[in-house]
Amino acid sequence: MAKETCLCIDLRTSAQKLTQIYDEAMAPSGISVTQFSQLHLIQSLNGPTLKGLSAASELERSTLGRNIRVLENLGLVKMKVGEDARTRTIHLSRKGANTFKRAIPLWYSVQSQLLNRLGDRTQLDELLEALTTPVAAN
Amino acid sequence: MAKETCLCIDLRTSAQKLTQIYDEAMAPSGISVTQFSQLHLIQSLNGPTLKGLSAASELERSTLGRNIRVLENLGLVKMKVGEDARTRTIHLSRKGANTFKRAIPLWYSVQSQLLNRLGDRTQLDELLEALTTPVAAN
DNA sequence: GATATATATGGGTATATACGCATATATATT
DNA sequence: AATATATATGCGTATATACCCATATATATC
Repeated sequence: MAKETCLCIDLRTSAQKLTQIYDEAMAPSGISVTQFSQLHLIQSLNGPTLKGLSAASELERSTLGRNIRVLENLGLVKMKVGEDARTRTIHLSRKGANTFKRAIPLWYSVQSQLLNRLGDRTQLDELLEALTTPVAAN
Repeated sequence: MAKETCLCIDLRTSAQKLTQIYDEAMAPSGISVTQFSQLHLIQSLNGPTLKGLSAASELERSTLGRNIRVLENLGLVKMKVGEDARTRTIHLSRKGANTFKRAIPLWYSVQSQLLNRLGDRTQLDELLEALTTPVAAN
């Protein structure tokens, strides 16, 4: 009996469960996996603009703006006016950098356990790639 | 070079993209894939309570309550007081049943295309299962 | 039968997400 | 230089999500 459930709903449910798993593992750091990822990107991109960060994270601009405001209120990031005065560049605060550093081993631990289970993540990557290429209109 | 990105973020991003793909495909029906799924469950479970529906959909009660209210405002579902007067049972309206019926072929079309790409969905199911089994605390 | 406890739901609050409009600032055109 | 156009962001609105507390109703206990 092949499953006939909705691929999309199944993937959404899996993503939610996986998020909970990461969030629980990372709870001692005080940040969620999505916040961890955002801090990581901000650090890697070295003071990106909202637009740059939203492109890198594949999140919509306004969504990201609100996410960043939460991080700002937590004192984890700071916004500066960019050279182009329309832009705001985003930077980790001291506290943000420390929090990120403390979170790394927690993230690494849960990620490693899951990678072990997968054996090879290439398969998963390929399947997700296949699923997320737009379909022809019909 | 193996990928070292966060499995969780990757899965979340894929789920968002896949949701967009389904939503676009189903747009002519006027409902989203998550609404489609909810209507389907309501019909299958034959007038479930909020609690029953939330368990079946693996969504939190209050979340589901608010989702249902949207469907109610769209005139797609109706709530009745259950035998147990604490409960509310959820039912498709005429309009909801019609909308659901019209959405089925749209859903089927996009789902089929994606299943074809996967060839066999068993692999994906197994990988998602592996990813969503809780990890040992550490 | 009265009281204690358990359960189902609703509402407050908060984050995450997206769309569309308004505004501020740059850049291009004349 | 003045005006038109393009771009980056902010805000209003809305849905999706979850947590916690309040309330209503059942069930259990005495």
